[in-house]
Amino acid sequence: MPPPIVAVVGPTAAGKSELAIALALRLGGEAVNTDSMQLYRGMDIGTAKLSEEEWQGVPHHLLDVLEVTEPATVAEFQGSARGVIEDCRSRGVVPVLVGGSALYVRAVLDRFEFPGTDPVVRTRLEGELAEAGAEVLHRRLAAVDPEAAARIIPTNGRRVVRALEVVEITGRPFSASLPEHEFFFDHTQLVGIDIPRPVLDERIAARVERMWEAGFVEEVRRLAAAGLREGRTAHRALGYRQVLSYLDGEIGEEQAKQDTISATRRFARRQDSWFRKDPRIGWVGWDDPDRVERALEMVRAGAAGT
RNA sequence: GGGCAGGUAGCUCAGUUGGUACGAGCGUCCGCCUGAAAAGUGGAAGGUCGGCGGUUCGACCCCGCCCCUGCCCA
Repeated sequence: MPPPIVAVVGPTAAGKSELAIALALRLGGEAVNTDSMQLYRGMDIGTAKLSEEEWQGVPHHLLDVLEVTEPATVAEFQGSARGVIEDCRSRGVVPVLVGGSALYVRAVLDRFEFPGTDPVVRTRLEGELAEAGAEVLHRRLAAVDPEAAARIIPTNGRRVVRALEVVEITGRPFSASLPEHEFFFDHTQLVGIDIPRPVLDERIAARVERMWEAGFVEEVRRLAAAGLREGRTAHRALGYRQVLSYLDGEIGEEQAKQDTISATRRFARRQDSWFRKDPRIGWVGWDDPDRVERALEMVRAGAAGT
């Protein structure tokens, strides 16, 4: 039987990284990042990336693999993460995925298939979106793929564009809904950190304060010089976007900090509602003194069961 | 003690020269989500319109008194 796969999920600032390290130490595992922004080299303070000392000897994968000027994409991530997982298992090591990018986690662990993409088609459609507006494109989608159109709200330009792109390059309809909750690999266990929102809100505010004290603004300034603004994805990261706007003189520094806190809270709620829907997740209390043991139990039971 | 401004959704504020609050943004809650996902997007619930009394067929909008907040004068 291959080693189990463990994935620690939950909203940001709930304590995922620490729990993952503890689990990896107990299981003889290695950490696999599933956070879309920790993929970026240099984005350390704002993404609350663990330092190597904090790894406690646990090897980490998929950190610092992109430059801020490069786009991150789920489909590519799916491929590299699955590669890392298979490599770990072939060495008898337990991969412990850790990160709050829900779509990334699902893309890796579930039967998720991405149709292709075509930069030329995409660029053209985005241009049309900017000019004609989402409703016009949605009407066009309704003509070529009524089912997808019915599932996509006409005002969501982003989704309409992707649907049109897929139909155009594959000649097949776009499945505009998420797949079933079915694991791609055997012996997978999802561990979620359960934390009340008021507690989470406080932790987020405290963490953002700490980021500022740790020199977050300087980090963003440095990355800006390295081309952060040019990238497609990295500059939209929580905090980075707000600090860039401060550096550009659009808002004050205190405002940037407050905006970062509220944006992070909103994000945490979205993450939470996303994970809550997944019935396979086993939850452990954020402050449960036995959370590591409980998680280990789930892993053992899960590994034996499936 | 006197004057001025203001007290409308959890917060910041619109609003009707009297006819059932048309509110907005933020927040909260719920939902969607397949190559930007720390992104994008839909919806819902919240208001005795500071209190009491009066005028009126009818007041959040008019009158009186009171309470609270801010500024000014003494």
